[in-house]
Amino acid sequence: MPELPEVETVVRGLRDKLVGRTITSMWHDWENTLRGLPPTDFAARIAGQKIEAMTRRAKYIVMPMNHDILMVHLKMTGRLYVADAGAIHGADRWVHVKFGLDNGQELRFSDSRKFGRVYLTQTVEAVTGDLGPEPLEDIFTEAIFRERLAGRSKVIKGLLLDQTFVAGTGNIYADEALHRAKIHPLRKSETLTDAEIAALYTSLRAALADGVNYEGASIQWYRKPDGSAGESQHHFFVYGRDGEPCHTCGAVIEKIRVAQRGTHFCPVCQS
DNA sequence: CGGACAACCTGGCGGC
DNA sequence: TGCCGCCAGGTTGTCC
Repeated sequence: MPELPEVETVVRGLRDKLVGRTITSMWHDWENTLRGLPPTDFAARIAGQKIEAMTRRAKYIVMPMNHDILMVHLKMTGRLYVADAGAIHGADRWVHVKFGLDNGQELRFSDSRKFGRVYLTQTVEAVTGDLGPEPLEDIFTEAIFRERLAGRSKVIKGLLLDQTFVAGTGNIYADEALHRAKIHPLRKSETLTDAEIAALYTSLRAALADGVNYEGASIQWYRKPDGSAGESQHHFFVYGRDGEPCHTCGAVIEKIRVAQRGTHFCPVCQS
């Protein structure tokens, strides 16, 4: 599910509900979801800690507390939301971790596929490892993008998915960015012209920024923290539109396999 | 450095 | 309706 726009939407939706709250208890039923400490120690250590901020780094949700940092990666099907203790939520069937809060509410982590992770850590970097720049931040300029591209020789879609190259882009927005830039997903990065690099820089940021403004894409599992759907999927140019006409030229959108991922593109616009 | 692939897991969908 | 194979938005580790 979630790429940068979806994770950002979750963070924005939960910030007011969580910042200032103190975690009072923890429950879990799937050990592998928890990282950083053995479950018993995790629960003992987090109890009493106050959430001081709610931010995002790449696709990680980051919650600095007064002693440690609580981090969450939603992977494919993770969902994070706050509910009144005892209240029923549509995603409860797959809840694997719950945190009790000091106002009687609960922070719940639901994840049908169990790929998601909840971390207790001292530093963000200990969890994320090396990550590339945040594509929507001002510091990520076209010059930086060009610089990071230099010397790389890789299928461009694969490079966009590489979190150490640029952080936060996933399969959906990689396809959307390449379409906007009119670049074929199988192009080798070293063959891109100066103009194409400029177009890709602008297109990547625009695709992600639009995704944030539309509050994420609800294709399968992703929902906003309040349970409602995002709108981004209604504005895709190519993702999931194989067999349908290109909005730009009318040609039929194709789907192929690139970097082991389903990849959608217009064979005419992106030749 | 780059590419391919398995692994981690379960649910939903199309086809028969 | 039931069963089967296939697909899925992510990341990590291994092998060539």
